[in-house]
Amino acid sequence: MPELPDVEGFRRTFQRYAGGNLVTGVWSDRDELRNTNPTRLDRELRGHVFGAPRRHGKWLVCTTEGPVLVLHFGMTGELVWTTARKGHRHDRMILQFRDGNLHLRDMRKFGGVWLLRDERGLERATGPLGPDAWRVKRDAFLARLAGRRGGAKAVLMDQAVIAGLGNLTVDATLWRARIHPRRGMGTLSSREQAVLFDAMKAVLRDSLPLGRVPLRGDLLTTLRQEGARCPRCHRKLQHGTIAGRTTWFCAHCQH
DNA sequence: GCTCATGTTCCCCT
DNA sequence: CAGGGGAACATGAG
Repeated sequence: MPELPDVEGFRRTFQRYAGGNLVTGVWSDRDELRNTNPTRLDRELRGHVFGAPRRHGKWLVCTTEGPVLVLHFGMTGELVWTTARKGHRHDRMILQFRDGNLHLRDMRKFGGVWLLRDERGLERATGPLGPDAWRVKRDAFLARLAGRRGGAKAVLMDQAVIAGLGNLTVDATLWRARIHPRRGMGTLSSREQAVLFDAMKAVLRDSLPLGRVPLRGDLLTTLRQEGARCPRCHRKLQHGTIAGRTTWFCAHCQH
């Protein structure tokens, strides 16, 4: 589930329930913790108050007046607020507050939790990240693409180029921009690059209010199935592995 | 039993 | 060094 729009939804959830809230305890299993352990996590966060979390790409940076909690949601992660004291089978971490609990659930455990002393070590957790796909301005976006020789899909999926796009948002973006996923990024005209930027922003703009990726009538979820047709030309959509991921596209519309 | 899944990292090859 | 391909990670769903 988690691409930029999903993580933006998690940011809102975190802000709403944990922002300004005092941590009374932390439960966690060992699996999701990348640079700490359950005992330390509880000891370091208990008694601290979360501020407003920040999202960069698919990463959520949760500051307190002290330590910083960094979350990544992998393929199946999500944040769920409950007031019941009951855990879930896939809970990997539970932040406990006086008025409820914020659960990090992640069935496949590809996500991760880091605890930092401050924000200076952030890049050690996230690795190199390009500018956030939603906030990046046109000029900066074009500058990031300059000199890239890879395929359009591979370049857009690279978090070090632009942070936040995933398999579904990239397919939707390329479909809107009418650019073939295997097209060399270096072969795009400046007009095509501008169209690509607009398409990316449009996909994100449409997905962000939902706080999740699935978007009807686009190449996100509903159309990713055998026999699906292009909403523009009504020919059958093609699919295959491109840049290592299952990719859906319209061979007629996208060049 | 089989295949596939919205992410990232690592290794090997060109 | 840049880029592509594949495997691995863990746990389901169909």
